[in-house]
Amino acid sequence: MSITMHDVARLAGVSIKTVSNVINDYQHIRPETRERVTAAIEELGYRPNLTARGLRSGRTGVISLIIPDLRNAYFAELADAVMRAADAQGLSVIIEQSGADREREIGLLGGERKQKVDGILYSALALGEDDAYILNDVDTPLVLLGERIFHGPTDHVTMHNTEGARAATAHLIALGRRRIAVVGAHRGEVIGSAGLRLVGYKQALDDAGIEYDDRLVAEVGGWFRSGGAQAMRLLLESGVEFDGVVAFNDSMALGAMRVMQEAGLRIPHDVAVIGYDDIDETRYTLPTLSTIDPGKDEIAEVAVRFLVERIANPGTVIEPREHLAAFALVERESTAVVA
Amino acid sequence: MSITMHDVARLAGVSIKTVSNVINDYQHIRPETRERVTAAIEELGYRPNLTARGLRSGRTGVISLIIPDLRNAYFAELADAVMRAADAQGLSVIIEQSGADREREIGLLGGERKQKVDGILYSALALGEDDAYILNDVDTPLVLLGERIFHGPTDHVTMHNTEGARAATAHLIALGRRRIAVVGAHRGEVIGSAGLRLVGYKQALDDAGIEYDDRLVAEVGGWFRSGGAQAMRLLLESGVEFDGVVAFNDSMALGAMRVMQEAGLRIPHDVAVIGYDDIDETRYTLPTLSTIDPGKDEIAEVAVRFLVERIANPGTVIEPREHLAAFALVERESTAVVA
DNA sequence: GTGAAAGCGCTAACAT
DNA sequence: ATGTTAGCGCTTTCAC
Repeated sequence: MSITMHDVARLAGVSIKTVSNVINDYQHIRPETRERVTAAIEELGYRPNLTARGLRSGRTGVISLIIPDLRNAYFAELADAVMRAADAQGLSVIIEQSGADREREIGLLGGERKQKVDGILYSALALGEDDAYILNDVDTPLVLLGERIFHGPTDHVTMHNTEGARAATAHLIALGRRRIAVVGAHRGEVIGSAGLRLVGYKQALDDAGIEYDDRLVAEVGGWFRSGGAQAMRLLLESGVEFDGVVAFNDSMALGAMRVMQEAGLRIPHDVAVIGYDDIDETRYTLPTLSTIDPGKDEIAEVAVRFLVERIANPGTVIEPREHLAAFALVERESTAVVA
Repeated sequence: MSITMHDVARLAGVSIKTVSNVINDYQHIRPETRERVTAAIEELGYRPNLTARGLRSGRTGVISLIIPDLRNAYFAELADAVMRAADAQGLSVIIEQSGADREREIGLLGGERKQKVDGILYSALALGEDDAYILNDVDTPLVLLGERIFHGPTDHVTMHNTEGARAATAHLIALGRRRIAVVGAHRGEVIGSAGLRLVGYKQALDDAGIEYDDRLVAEVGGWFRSGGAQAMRLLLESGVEFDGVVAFNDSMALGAMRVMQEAGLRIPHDVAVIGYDDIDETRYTLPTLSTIDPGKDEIAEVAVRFLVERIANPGTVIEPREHLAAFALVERESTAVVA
């Protein structure tokens, strides 16, 4: 069938051990022997069988990235960043979609499929702090992404949610806006992205001495454009006045923007709008959308690095690490200064 | 270390062959024996080692999907569809990004990494018909997606590019539009998506007895929003009049739409616009975008099925198959009938 | 510096 | 109906 180390060994007139040594860059080989083996490898077009190597080493060279949904631009861009970071380490990435379904999120952690990978980058959305104990039973190296689980049993890499939302809100305030609406709150949530971002919003109001007005805070289930649109319709119907909008992600910002434009509101003249995530699309909408760049590349790079460390040190217990990526305010047309 | 078939066999008081039989649903086992084994598996929490199985069977249970870029919404949605289709067959998917770079597209077909997978779904963008010979040297089962290579040495699954563009153009004509611009042509290209779609555009004009006007056809390098915007700026500067736009994908349509809106043109009143791909975003823009749904789910489902068949029949030579998915015209606000 | 041989966990002949 | 055994292709002691 395919060419094995034995074939190479036979052709080079050495034992398979020597072939193995050459392949694995073992130091003490006579240059002449090495060359003979290299030549034989070349001639036969030999390629080591990764599965066999995996069986010996217990490694596959593959990690998995579990995310809710690739159709969501944020996760597509995160996946892109993760794949680049993994590629730099010689790792392939299997992507698994959970659909933000709790059962499936848990199932993906337990199934047979996790045997195919050396480690897991896990971005849960439906799972809660109460489910954190499930992670203890996972023997595969694991790094957590996102906001659902803090202080879990393993590393956690995410963004500065609160500080980012605070900066976004402060940016609108600096433009002179005082009645700032929120699109995308999750009432009662304390720990998720929405909860953390709401805290940042409140902090910024506090900093400026502006009173919090509950009527300005629109709740949305999910993170989709349609939700942002729906929330904005309710805000407009309620008759509450506002001159700024902080949306808790870009998609919802765009949905809200569309509804405002249909209602004849001008952006940024009547209402200044800022989103969160800095997805590619925000550079091309009308108007272009100001937003918070959460540091996706840094998140991906650090998460992969943490995971690689855990994979490389099986027995070792590594104290859970927490890394928050640097964020940046991106100013575009939707919060431009108006005459 | 981890639990093996031997542990199960010992506990159940049988040989490992019997354990193997139970796991692989071999028919002739005494129910009582089967139960004893199942109980032992349960008690020990045994899970078969997929790598070892892979070493024996030569299969990994993983396929790879090679695409240009996940940040492109069309490919993200295609990847999503492929992963669902693969999931239904019990396969995992490794995604590899080529960045539409010819060297990398070729490299991904040859590298060690392809050993990790049973088969490849290959969507090239930079590769051309002349490179088709490279595919002959690929021993891994392969199914081609996209427009770069027709009549290659293996199955090819794609969309009705020409017919779709023809339907899109005909739709605008049915609305009474006569001066229909094109955004996204690739001059001189015959075989890629852009070339095929331009043919469809011309056919529709022909069908309606409208003369082709080269000044209405705007070229774009790439498929991005920025390209559509740039092309529209040139069209507007050129002073050529038009009342309809067929963009060769949705992203470019949105970029073009933005420029027209900035220029004060109303859509669809002044200009009716239709795109191609039916990406999610088109449901939420202002106005919502009419487009051609190319049948992504069908493409993914058929491609995975073809690949699975090739994987399941190694020695067998399967005659290359060609499958074109059904498309559909999706009418939204950008081509609504105006009073 | 290089070779011989054991074994990673599983499946598939072959035997009983 | 179940057990024995020989590998899949590689790495890794342990000799020499």
